[in-house]
Amino acid sequence: MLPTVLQFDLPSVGRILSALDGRQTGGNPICHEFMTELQLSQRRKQVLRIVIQEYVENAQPVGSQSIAQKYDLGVSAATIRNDLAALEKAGLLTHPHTSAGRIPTDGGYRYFVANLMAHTDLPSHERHMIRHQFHQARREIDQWLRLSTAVLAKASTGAALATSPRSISSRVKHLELIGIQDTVVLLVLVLATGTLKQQLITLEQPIFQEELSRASNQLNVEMSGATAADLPEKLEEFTGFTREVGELVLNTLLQSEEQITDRVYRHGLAQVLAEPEFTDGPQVSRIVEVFEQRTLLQEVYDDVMELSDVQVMIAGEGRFGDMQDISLVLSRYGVPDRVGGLLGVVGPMRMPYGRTVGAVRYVATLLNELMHQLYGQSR
Amino acid sequence: MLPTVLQFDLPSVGRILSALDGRQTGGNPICHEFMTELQLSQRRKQVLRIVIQEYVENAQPVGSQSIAQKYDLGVSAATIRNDLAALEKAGLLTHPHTSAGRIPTDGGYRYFVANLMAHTDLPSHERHMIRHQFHQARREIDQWLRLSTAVLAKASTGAALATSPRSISSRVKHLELIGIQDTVVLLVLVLATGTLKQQLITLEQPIFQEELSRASNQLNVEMSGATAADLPEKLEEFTGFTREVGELVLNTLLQSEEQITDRVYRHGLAQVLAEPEFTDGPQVSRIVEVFEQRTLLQEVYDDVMELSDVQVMIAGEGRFGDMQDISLVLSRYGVPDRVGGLLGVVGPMRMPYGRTVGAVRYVATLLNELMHQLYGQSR
DNA sequence: GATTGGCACTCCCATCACTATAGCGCTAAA
DNA sequence: TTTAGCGCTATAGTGATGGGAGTGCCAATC
Repeated sequence: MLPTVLQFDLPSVGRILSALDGRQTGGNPICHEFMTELQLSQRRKQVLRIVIQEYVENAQPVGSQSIAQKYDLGVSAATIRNDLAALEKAGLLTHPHTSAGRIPTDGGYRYFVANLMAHTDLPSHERHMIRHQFHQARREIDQWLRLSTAVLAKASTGAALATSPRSISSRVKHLELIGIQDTVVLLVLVLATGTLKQQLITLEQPIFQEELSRASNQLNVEMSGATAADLPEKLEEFTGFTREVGELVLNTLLQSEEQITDRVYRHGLAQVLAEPEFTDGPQVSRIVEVFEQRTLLQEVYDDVMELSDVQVMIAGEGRFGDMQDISLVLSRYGVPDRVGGLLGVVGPMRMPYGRTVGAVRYVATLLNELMHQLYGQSR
Repeated sequence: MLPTVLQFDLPSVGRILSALDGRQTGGNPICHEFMTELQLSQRRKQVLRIVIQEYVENAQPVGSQSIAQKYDLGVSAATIRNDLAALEKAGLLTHPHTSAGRIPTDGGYRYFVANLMAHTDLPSHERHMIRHQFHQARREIDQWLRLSTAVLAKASTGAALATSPRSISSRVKHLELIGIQDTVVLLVLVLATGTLKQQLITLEQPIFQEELSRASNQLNVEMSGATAADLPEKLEEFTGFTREVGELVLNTLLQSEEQITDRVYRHGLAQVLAEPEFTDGPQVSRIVEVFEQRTLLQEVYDDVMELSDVQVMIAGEGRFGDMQDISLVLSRYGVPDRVGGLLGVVGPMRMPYGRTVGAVRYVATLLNELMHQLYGQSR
């Protein structure tokens, strides 16, 4: 397996590290290189790993003595002190004040995720339980995504979110015009992927249902199977009301390809707010805003969708003020070139990355399977 | 105008006070009686009003001196001290410790909302702006509700939520069966109200589109206009696949009448968490849970839907531990006997009730209008 | 050259004592 | 019923103090 090295310079979030393509290699441990070829002795890596592990667990700076006591590294506390100093010099650790223990920097976490992180799959009984839940949910994407966020929130310490799937190059499958009121018509558009779009149309004058049916039949014959690219040409044939509807369909198609128009599923904000880093006000509003806003998702969407791996995004120092101390673990899901969405976890930088990555990857894989059954090959 | 007196004893929330039907009386001040006929002198009412007003504004206990200084009541601080003591005896105020100023109790807020609250409409330019935004949004309920929560959050200090409308006694308008994969069929159900329901069906064997069309035509002829009550009888006629689909339709109808199956729109959690009462951890998780959970909405749903007024629900003492210090201002919206949903604000007990009630009422009225245009009379 | 023990130094944090402040409750007089 | 005055009380803020955890550095050791 080739190690993948990825580095983005988004304006919004510090850097993106690929956290490996798990699906191809089965259950192998994650193995990556850090962006800068940082040479660390085996023991120093070990020390870094321990610091992160301890800090993630206890949220408290960890000192040389406690490491020496708790872990048998075969060296004394003084040696570890030297190592810590070296790791600090390398930019992987800091300490909040002179006489405090060390805590990881964002760079430290990145190095950890890229090179040190143990590959943690969810325990098999949990996996089975989750799978079972998914198969029990009726075959509705809405249900699946709700379940996904619930499962992710439970399996991680963060808050989970997911976007409803977006079609890539949508094809019209079927459309229907239904009169609701005298001058109000509902346009129902079914895409080849099974996605439904609806749009209300207000008319100047009443139209009878027969006329609506005629228009929709006509449009169905012409437009079935068409993509947004095909439509403008086909629209030439129509006039009047039929033409208007056709243009509406085109707009809807274009829009559904451009934006995350639909829902964002969210779950588990409460639990992430219980983490000790979110005890003071400003920090809280920061993460809540990240969680509530659609803009962030919009911004990282394309980058995440490009890669089939789980992506770990750790907020850098200056970059994006609001993102301080917040990390994202995201993945795409769906069927390549047909439908896709994004799901993952928002949490504090001090996050059990191994577990979280494992959980996100598993849920994404599961969704991939399920959606493949629906959208695997078109009919 | 008759004053309305309402009192519930929900297991979940303390009490519900109707905050008057504003639509019938135009811009009149709210005027109510408290549940227990508490006789208070005019000045004491005034003092209570001042305490609440000041406390809502500054989140700090207010003492006799500051009242005497800031407001010219024509009496000295000592007199006000006596009044405060009397109001405390009546259970409307407390003080956190011996030598602190007074803060309202939940009972105090209730009395205030029922008897003292000035009726605050939104300023007319805001109303116009909001109305404009609603008319600009394309005629989609999804958009409207999103906008509603955004507007409510902005106009209040709380977090806004809204449920998507639920049909009351749904009628089938139209149904469509669309093959997605060989063995996967999408059932699209349009209700008379224009609500869309979708459901995926997995088959044992492939079915051709012609057969699907035949089945859906057959079902459309029979079931168009039918309610959940009518269906069982009509289903008798069908067999096999057609029958199965029919039963699915029935289930969907029943379900849509029973539960808040659809979305809950939320907006503005960040701003309510910025309020000073939510600085400590447990408080934060309490309100976030109330906000995220569907159960609370489920519980109060029927009570709110019964009345066309805006409802103010102030958490009582023991009742529901989780609700401590949290208030709800809710209203139904929709077209009576056809479609309806719930919208409102979740916030701290220390809330500008006047403004919030005004905002909720205005948005509800606006939604009523808009939805009336769609669902006013059936076709 | 890496490792170790020792030691001085630094900074945090909990504690305590002290003061100022804002407000209350009570009482007696107007 | 209202008012003024007085003593009481709890909190918030301030400064001083000591313990503790951890570092950094140095000289000695393997």
